[in-house]
Amino acid sequence: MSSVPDERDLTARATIRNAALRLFAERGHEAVTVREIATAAGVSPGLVLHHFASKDGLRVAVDAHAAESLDAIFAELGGQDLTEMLARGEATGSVAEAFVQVFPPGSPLPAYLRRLLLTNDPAGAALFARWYATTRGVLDAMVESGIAAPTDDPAVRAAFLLVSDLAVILLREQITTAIGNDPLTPTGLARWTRDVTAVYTGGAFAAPGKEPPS
Amino acid sequence: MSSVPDERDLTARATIRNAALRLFAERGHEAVTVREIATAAGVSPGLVLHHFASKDGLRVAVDAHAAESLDAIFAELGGQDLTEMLARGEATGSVAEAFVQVFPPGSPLPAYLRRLLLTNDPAGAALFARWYATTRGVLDAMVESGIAAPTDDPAVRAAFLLVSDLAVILLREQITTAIGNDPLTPTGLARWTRDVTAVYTGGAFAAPGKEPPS
DNA sequence: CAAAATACTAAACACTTGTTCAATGCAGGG
DNA sequence: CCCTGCATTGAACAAGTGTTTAGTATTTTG
Repeated sequence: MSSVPDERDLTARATIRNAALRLFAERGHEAVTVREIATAAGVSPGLVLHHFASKDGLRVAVDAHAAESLDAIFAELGGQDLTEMLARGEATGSVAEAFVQVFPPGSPLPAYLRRLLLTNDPAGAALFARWYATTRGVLDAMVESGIAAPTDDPAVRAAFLLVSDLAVILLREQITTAIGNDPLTPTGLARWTRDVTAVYTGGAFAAPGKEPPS
Repeated sequence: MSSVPDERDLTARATIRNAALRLFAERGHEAVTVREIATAAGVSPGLVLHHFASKDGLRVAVDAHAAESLDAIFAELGGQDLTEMLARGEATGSVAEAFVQVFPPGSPLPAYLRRLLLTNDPAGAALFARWYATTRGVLDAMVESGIAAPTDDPAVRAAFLLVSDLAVILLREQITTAIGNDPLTPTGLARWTRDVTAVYTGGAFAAPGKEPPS
């Protein structure tokens, strides 16, 4: 069914899908026309429909392809060597960090992830559900290993940590103009992680009637 | 014949603007047609253009109106009685909390804020810039009052706290299905704030070689 | 009250949209 | 070789888009 015989680059089908991914990420599904996608891919509009049956079929294919690529990121965080990494204190567990390591600077995937999560279509919901499950698993393991503090509401804690992490990708442009560094570059991410880690390990505010952490 | 049940009787211009706000928030600017807006507002398509000159003019008007309403939320957090509130420990400073207090449950403004921030149009950028400035001001004051811990990168800390707060609104639906409570309801927010406050005051992870906070 | 201005509508217009279709080029296999 | 099956195109189509226009109510105003 997945008709392409080779998985290598640059069949017309893949070219169209990549062009659509980039354009969808930049401007949203509705704002991009089939003719624009065809021009960007260097083919005729008819060929787009020939390969994907409809514009919505193309969207579904792009969604699936993007979700696959994005899941590759997260698989690393919830991988089987997790326990070992936890023991050595190497488990950083940040989606943004994985993003910077895996994807080239100009990748359209951060922006597409934004669209996937914004438009509440099933692909984005499924993606989030998988990532949330992974986050909960990692946190449970961390608590058991003594690296993370226990909480009586692990669902909220996992959601909070995941969501705060995703916010870096969702609000990437705004963060960039606010702090002067793109948090999805090695430099920007290092600066970001530094202060965020401080909050996550020691807090940022004083509990009522107490001193704030140094 | 106003099809929208409303608290106050409105001029047609306001009715159209509100209908557009709701539809834009739900489905995005590009996916909504002038005819749909007109039908939702109970007027003819021509009248929409008569009042707002073009669909994009309507979008600008809706953006301005939404930004004004949304700023009202944030003004409360950065108000002039901030110092006084800080002294009494009443400054909670969460955008989500302000949202729940100010807007009715079915308000389209959270969803519209999402669109404002994620489609990087100038209105959303300006909104974020204003909110970021307020956040930095509040944090500076908190540090000076001894409520917040000092940091050598206040720009990142302010951005992180603001962005993590906004994430609750941006990923509201996903959070709701993940934890089983809508964080923009009083019940859900209370549950959310409880654990998040724990992280912000004591951290969640162990510093290298140390014990995690209890 | 008459006149001017505005609120509003119905119909049409020009254009773009996604999609279809017949025709062409081109591979490989019998 | 012809033939069958794809990939690919250019032109066309029906539907839907934002917008315009001409005309009618309705309100405001001098």
